[in-house]
Amino acid sequence: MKDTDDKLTSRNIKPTAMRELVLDILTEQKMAISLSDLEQKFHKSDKVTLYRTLKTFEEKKLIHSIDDGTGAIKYALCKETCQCHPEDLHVHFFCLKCQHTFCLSNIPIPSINLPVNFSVENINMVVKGVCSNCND
Amino acid sequence: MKDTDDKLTSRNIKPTAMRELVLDILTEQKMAISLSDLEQKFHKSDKVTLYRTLKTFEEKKLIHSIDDGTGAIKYALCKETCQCHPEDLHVHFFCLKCQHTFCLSNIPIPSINLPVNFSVENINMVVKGVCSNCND
DNA sequence: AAAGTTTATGCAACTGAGTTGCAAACTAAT
DNA sequence: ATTAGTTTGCAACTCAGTTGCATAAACTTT
Ligand SMILES: [Mn+2]
Ligand SMILES: [Mn+2]
Ligand SMILES: [Zn+2]
Ligand SMILES: [Zn+2]
Repeated sequence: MKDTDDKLTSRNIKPTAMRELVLDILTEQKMAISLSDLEQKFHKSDKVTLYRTLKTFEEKKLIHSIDDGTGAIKYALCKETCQCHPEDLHVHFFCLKCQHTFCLSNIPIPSINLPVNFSVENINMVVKGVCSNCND
Repeated sequence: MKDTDDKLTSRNIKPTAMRELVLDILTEQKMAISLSDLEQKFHKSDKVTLYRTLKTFEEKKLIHSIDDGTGAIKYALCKETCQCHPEDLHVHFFCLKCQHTFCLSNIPIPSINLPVNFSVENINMVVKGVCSNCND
């Protein structure tokens, strides 16, 4: 668990057993998962502990959250270098067939021209459609 | 209420008293409002009736819904000509100061290049920042 | 090592948005 | 007026997210 520990400590998160476990699960995922998805990956677990673990991870920018419109926030690992700044933002994709949410990590969010006197802090862009896996 | 009635019937919605009232409230709004916002504009009202009214309006494309990430879906009137097709989609703005959600009706959602074999049905783009009103 | 302090975990209980079922009220057509 | 279809109101429920509090575990200081 040396690697996992390092990832945690480098983000100023104390590496507890619980947190290592959660980080390992998140690392395995090819798609973003919700709190209840995460909960179901344990035989016995406490939702609140997992909830707070995710909150801590997000706060320390180890993961980022995605509101894909399904009603449950999804979470995915950030890149090593990610500081969750506007330049780290990318498009997310929700597949209407398999219901999975993906990070399109290499598709940056296009910049837009806002009306005068509007300032931007953050942008959420979720594309819904059918993923390559589900398109035959 | 002739005008209100016409708007309803032109979208194939039977003009009941309740629906006229809701449409009038929605028409007055400069920003998108949630179900509970709407509920609070009545002295006495039934949340479920308002809920179903909004659902009907949305289904008939009289209004569209916006998931701004606050946890409550917001609703705003569609343009007369709107068919809620991709070409009708526009950017939405959530002000972190006044907590209001606006339609940026004349800012279309920029098109993006998805990975191969991904197809698009819908795009949700919400910009968060400070609106002109709150920027002095 | 023991005592004290901080931090993490587990359990219970709650909030708030959204939703369903069903019966009463209403509307439109015969 | 009778009927059939639609809308409304009330109760009750689901489910994600959240808070409070007590215990457990991890560090700090002596
Ligand atoms: Mn992502
Ligand atoms: Mn809009
Ligand atoms: Zn898919
Ligand atoms: Zn504002």
